[in-house]
Amino acid sequence: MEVSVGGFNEQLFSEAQDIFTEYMESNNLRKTPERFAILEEIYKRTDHFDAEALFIHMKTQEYRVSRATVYNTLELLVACDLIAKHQFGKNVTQYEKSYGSKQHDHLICEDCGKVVEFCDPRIQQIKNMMGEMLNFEITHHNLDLYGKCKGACEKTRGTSDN
Amino acid sequence: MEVSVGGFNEQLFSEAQDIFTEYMESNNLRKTPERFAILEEIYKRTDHFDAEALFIHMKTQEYRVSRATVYNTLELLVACDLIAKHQFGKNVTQYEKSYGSKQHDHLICEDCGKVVEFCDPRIQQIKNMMGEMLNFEITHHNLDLYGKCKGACEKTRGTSDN
DNA sequence: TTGTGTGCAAAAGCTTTGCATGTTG
DNA sequence: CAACATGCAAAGCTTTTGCACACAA
Repeated sequence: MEVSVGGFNEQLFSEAQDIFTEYMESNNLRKTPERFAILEEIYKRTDHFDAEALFIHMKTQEYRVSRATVYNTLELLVACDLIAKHQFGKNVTQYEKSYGSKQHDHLICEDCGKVVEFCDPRIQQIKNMMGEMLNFEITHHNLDLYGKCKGACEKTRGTSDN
Repeated sequence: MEVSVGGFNEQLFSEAQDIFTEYMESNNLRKTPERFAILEEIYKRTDHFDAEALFIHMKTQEYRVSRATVYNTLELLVACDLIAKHQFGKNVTQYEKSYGSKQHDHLICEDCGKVVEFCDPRIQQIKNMMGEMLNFEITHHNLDLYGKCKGACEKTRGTSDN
């Protein structure tokens, strides 16, 4: 239920691996095969996912990992900015890979769950201005627009979500 | 750990009550004392709160209610726009009363948990433009800026909220 | 009186934790 | 070989659900 583009980008994954490796080295973390397996699995995915879905998917992979390791590794990947963390109104944390994708925000259809990404430079302006005005050092942000997608959405309905 | 203003606004509460009443009537919902008690409790509060905190607080009130009723009523109040729902990065749903406050967004300090509110008209422009471009009917949004508050923050620490 | 709403407690879903075992550096 | 990471299962939290009872309309 996502607007996606393309599959596994080997180059991107390789660069992400380097970043992850460097991060682990400079933080004295162990470069375990589990951690790399999780990174790879994430880079095979296209869109948003949650920890449980990733765990389930990992079970079918060459290198199985436990739930605890999935959660642990997701945290590391967030810390080194290889993935971004979201909460689209529900109590499930969603992730998406962020390296190699330009900064973007989300438009979520409340009827069918579709997530569309968009960019707008005005966000950056707002961040700069508000950071200065309110004396904050702003590190990141989330802008989520909620609504109903006209057109395609009705077709997707009928399978009664919500 | 919030930037707040003032306490119980009788007038505002009374108007909110009317809106809630009208909502319940037009949806054939029962106007129970529990529902009004929850609305009142919310309008006594100044800032953001979660369901559990509200429930705990209600226990000391004249009209006790159960957790289930709290959750049920919060949903109704969101539906009629008397309160707004947020998730500031954690897996707890936070609410705040929204009637009588002008539309605003949030700046969250990752160190001390402080939440500052701000307004920026550019958000509205983005909503309008993106809705049109992507063929969505946008109903609401959340813009959360995360960062560290310079100055006041260090002083505020030590009492460890979060 | 009728059926919606409530209370209570149990269940469910996501995430974290504890501990024994494995493995990296 | 010592410390950190993993796996597993149990525990923790927030939220939802089921069922009997209460009460608004």
